[in-house]
Amino acid sequence: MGYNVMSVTCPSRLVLHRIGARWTVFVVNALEDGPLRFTALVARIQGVTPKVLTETLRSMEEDGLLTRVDYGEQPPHVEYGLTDLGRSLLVPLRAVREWAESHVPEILEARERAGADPQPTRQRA
Amino acid sequence: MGYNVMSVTCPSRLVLHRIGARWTVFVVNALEDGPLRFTALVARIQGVTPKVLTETLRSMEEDGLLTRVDYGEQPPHVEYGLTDLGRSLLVPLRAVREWAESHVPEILEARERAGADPQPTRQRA
DNA sequence: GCCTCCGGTTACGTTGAAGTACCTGGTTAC
DNA sequence: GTAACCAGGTACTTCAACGTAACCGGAGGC
Repeated sequence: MGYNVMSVTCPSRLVLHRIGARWTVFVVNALEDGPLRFTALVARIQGVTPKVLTETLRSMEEDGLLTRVDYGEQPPHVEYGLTDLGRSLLVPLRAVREWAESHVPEILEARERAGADPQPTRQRA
Repeated sequence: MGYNVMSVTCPSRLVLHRIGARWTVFVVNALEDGPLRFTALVARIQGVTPKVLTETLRSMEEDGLLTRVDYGEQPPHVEYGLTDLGRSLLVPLRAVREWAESHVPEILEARERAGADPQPTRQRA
């Protein structure tokens, strides 16, 4: 009890804002099968730039969603893996990902229908 | 099969982008118990401005997530309600909301720990 | 006469997240 | 000697999303 995202002042807003950040969903889903190195993440999450990925990873580390393990080797070897907290977040975020992947046709159809109407036919009761 | 959010060109990216938009989570969750009027939405989702809410609602309508029913009365009477598609999205998005609300303490603690370290103690293996 | 109600719209300003392009350091392999 | 590897860092720019403030129209009530 006590936390409610509908309230402006509720700290859950901060949390929601972070997990709603552009690349969080991707990182969490990319790490579902275990830790990955930086380059592996860049390769897996197509379209993410090193800069943005670094920022995302730092934020998530700060929030305790993942751990950064530096093996101190040369060339560098660093692995990112989900914490227990991060793994618990994987559950809802995987569902979101799956929803997105499985409802593409419906959305695209709806968009086309809407776009086809110059004067959108909205419902009148 | 075929849709994969990790691919840059995959249309599921568009979908994910839309449902990841700032206020979509709020709107979907606000409408879980049935249709609401515009002002009711503004009141329920604290902090959202009319302008942004309108934009969000229009986008969601375009994507077939909700319906806008205008009763053509004076003063205006308009109701927004989830479609079947929107209701199916409610499932993962409610989970996200609940995750946010139930993990506030962990996140805040983690953030404090991270912020407390001027020189962040990252793991070294 | 004017205020309230509802569901917005419009013009404008701000900002923060994201993208682009280029750079670094130490080690091994050619 | 130089090229690749890995994990980034820096400087700069851009842009869409978000916020602010004011305004609208028509019906009904005081």
